[in-house]
Amino acid sequence: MRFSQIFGHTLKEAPSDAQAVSHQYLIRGGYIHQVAAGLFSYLPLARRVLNKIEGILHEEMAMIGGQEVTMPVVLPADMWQESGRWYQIGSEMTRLKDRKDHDMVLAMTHEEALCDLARKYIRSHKELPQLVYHIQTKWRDDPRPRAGLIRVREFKMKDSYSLDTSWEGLDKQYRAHYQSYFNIFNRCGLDVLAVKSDTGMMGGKVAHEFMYLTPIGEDTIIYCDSCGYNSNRQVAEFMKPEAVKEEPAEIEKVKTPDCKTIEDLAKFLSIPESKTAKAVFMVATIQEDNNTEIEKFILAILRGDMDLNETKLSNAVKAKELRPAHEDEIKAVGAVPGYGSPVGVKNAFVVVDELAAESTNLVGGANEEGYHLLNVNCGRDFKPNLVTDIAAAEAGYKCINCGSELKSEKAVEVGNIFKLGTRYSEAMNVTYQDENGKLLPVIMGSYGIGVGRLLSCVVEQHHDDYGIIWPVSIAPFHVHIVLLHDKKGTEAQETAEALYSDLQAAGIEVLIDDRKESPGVKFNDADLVGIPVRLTVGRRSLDNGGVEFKIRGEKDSEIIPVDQVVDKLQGVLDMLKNDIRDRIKTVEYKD
RNA sequence: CGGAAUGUUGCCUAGUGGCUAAGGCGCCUGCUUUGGGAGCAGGAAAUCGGAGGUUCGAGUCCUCUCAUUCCGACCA
Repeated sequence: MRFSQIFGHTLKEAPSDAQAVSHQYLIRGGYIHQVAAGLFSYLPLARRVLNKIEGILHEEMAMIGGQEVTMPVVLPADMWQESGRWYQIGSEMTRLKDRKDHDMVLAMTHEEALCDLARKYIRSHKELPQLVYHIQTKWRDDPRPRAGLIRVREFKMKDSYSLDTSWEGLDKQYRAHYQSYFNIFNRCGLDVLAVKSDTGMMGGKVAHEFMYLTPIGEDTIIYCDSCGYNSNRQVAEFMKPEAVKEEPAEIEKVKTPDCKTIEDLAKFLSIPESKTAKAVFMVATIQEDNNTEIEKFILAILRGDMDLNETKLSNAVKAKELRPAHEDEIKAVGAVPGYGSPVGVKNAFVVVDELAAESTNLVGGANEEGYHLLNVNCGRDFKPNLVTDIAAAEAGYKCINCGSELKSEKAVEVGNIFKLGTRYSEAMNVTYQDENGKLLPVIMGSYGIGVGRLLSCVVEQHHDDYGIIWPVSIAPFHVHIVLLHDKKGTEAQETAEALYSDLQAAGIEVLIDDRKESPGVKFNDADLVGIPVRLTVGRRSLDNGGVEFKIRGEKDSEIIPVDQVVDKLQGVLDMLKNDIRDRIKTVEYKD
């Protein structure tokens, strides 16, 4: 490819909207163009990178027995109604009508489409197990796209779906993906961590997320250095401190003016926050069996020094949605914001964190402006509807496994794997006949990787102050020839052009900067675009005996005689490819 | 959906209510130059996001609206 002919061009300055490094470099390098919030066009350079990534995805999927299919982006609504997600998912899913006034949806993911396919083609246990996948466009009308390609509305996803007759079979395919995903990310040069995660809108039982650690990430992971425990904060467990158990004392109302927060209250009464009870008012939307929805007022109680984990609470009460309660809703159950507790409250579903339930003589709200109650005891002074773990893990808490101090880190989710089980197959009647002729639901798994997000995370991990440094495995080109025109002769140009043909003939992907630009412009663009090897051909290099050979990201360069360039390049590219290959390791599966 | 910020040419920015909206980068033409974002000369490119309003006069003030970004809610 000739630089002079590439569709798109580099920019000296990034648009002021671009904040994330990957966003800036991808725009400045002429890789992507933003069309609207969360919508991007991919220009030829980016397309080449995507092709490389997709190539790796195809190879790794083939390795675990995946068969490629393609399912539509626009899907009839009825299959989403069958699975129930038509009703569960809100405005994130775009619904439309076709010319015949049929409800249609833009696919956010393809469980339903796959189930519909499977129930028409899978008949017998002899046809299982199966693994199918595609790399297909998803549309999710995300309320908050951000950071370039990190969080977008339209994106390509590699999604695979496993179909099995047994849970053991599912486990096998799940573990195969677990390893395969590490291989994929490693081959792309991205360091990831697999963490346990919530199953979210996918439903199902077990899930892992593959996380790239970066401060620009939106997820928080909690991990333990000493035993290796790690988890998305949404589901992270931790060892709770021993509850303080005293003889329950008489309940007593005390005046506590202007103590609307736990912090103020603890200060005012000169007690530790752990001696208080925190009340959090939420409203859960709960779907009943007959597809009707009800709103349930939830009163969550935690020990004062802990925070509520909304995902845990949401799962505990099986909520479809969970939101903070409005002030009038709080008052309607007889509680007072800032001075709330379950004591004397009616028509609230009280969920108490284990630790708060075990603790004695806590200070809780009196449900009266300016008053709290001393010596509140769960069970005696109020009856919990549910006692479970609803506390959010924090760095500094103790590891559930080994008791060491937990740490936390921000991360971007680049992939996920779900054990769906029969969540969809039962709803959509995806069955097979077993050896006895009995109809049984297929046991499913689903596995996703966001391709563009992966690309941008690689840029986040591999760049310097001048631009991108592509891992050779996904670089748009292997070699970038920088031709420096020489007024006094044509040798540089002839040499560069000859190299360009020779390298192409040798099967090396080469970009030649044949533009009539000054050396500075070309060097800066080469750094920005980030191709692994740069060959500079100019008067000076020729006088020194050849062409300048430089690996992107390394300081030093060397002069290589022209007739040795192809050999040298092949050696270096092999070396770079081996570095990538060396990253691939068998990982230990962690449940 | 809440909070905040910003919209001036392809990109970055300047622009006290007052003359024909200014500069840099980039782009086009010509000359010159070629090892780290060169120089000279000429040129094209803006209905100042949009709609109303205040005013003798609005890029500038007011109202509404749209868009984008950031923080939250949300999110596989």
